Amino acid sequence: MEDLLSRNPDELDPLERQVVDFFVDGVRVLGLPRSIGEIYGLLFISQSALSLDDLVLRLSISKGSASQGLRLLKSLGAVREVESGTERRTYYEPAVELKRLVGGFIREQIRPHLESGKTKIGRLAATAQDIDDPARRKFLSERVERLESWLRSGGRVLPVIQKLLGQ
Amino acid sequence: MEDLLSRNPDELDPLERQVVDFFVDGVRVLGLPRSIGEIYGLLFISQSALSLDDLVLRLSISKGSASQGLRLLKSLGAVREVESGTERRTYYEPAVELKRLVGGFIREQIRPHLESGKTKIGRLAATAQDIDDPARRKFLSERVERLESWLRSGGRVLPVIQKLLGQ
DNA sequence: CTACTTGTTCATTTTTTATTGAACAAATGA
DNA sequence: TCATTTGTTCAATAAAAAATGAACAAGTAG
Repeated sequence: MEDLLSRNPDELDPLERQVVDFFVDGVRVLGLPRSIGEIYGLLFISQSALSLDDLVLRLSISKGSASQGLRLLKSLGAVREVESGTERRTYYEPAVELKRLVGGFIREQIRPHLESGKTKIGRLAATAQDIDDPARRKFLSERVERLESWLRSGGRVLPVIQKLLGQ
Repeated sequence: MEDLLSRNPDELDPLERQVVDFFVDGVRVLGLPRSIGEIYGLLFISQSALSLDDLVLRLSISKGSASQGLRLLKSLGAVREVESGTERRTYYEPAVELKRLVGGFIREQIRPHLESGKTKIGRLAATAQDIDDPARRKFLSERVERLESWLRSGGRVLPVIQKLLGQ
């Protein structure tokens, strides 16, 4: 009742809500916070670029969340700043090409882990060398070799994924 | 000092610790809880199959965590129960073929999201049909079409990944 | 039947992660 | 110059996720 009479005009309409929720669920699968999904979702369904203040107002999130969320989305290449000539305030619009989104995610969230994984396995191999018992040492180097092969496979698959998504 | 004198014999040795930590980091990337990485990691580096009680003891985790962790790992096909003839207690060993691990992860953690995504986009398309303003409606159906194309791409890429990792 | 072993479930607690909002910096322009 | 706008940072707080452990079920053996 209160809602019906004094509706907040900034509130998302039902369709916007549906899209935002869709992306909130989507980014959770990727291990990203809900605010990221809210921001990207609203940009995705908006016909004009939005400012940080627009996002704060429409999504009822804090300036801090909006600022940090936009930073991450920019780093992923999932939003871009839009030139608005005279205006001081910056506006954002979504990147909607799957290739770009996946590419950014792989570059920022996957590759760094593959790299640090390589390093750690190197250290592991060294530790395994120092084991006295020969049977144990043999088993361990087989396991280490297995890990290395996993990483090699990962490194081979990523470019193929990117290629396949390039339309 | 306390540690040096009264060392807990169940405690992981430095190499085991290193491997377990490696997998803890690894599963975090996949959005799984650390206990999953601990359990799989210890199985991965152990030469003989381990029981639930072994895991509780060596990793200092609760029975509850071990039970739930093993259930998830079994559902992913990442551990299998080992027949021990006479023994009542069941023992577990890790699956180490990347194909199997990735296949299980895709089947259990990715596919269900793609499916529910399809459903949600269907509802979205319906909602978008009801929009009055024709220009807005056109924009929305372009966006919905974009989402559908993303899901189609996802559906096409997964089998290729599985194929490439099949050795 | 009773005591013990093995494992599961799930309400509670703990830990981790995300969000908030106040303080701040930098730019604008009155 | 000083007030205002725009956006960032980060310590404190809130929310979400994971781990615990007690209660329980089902089996086993004495």
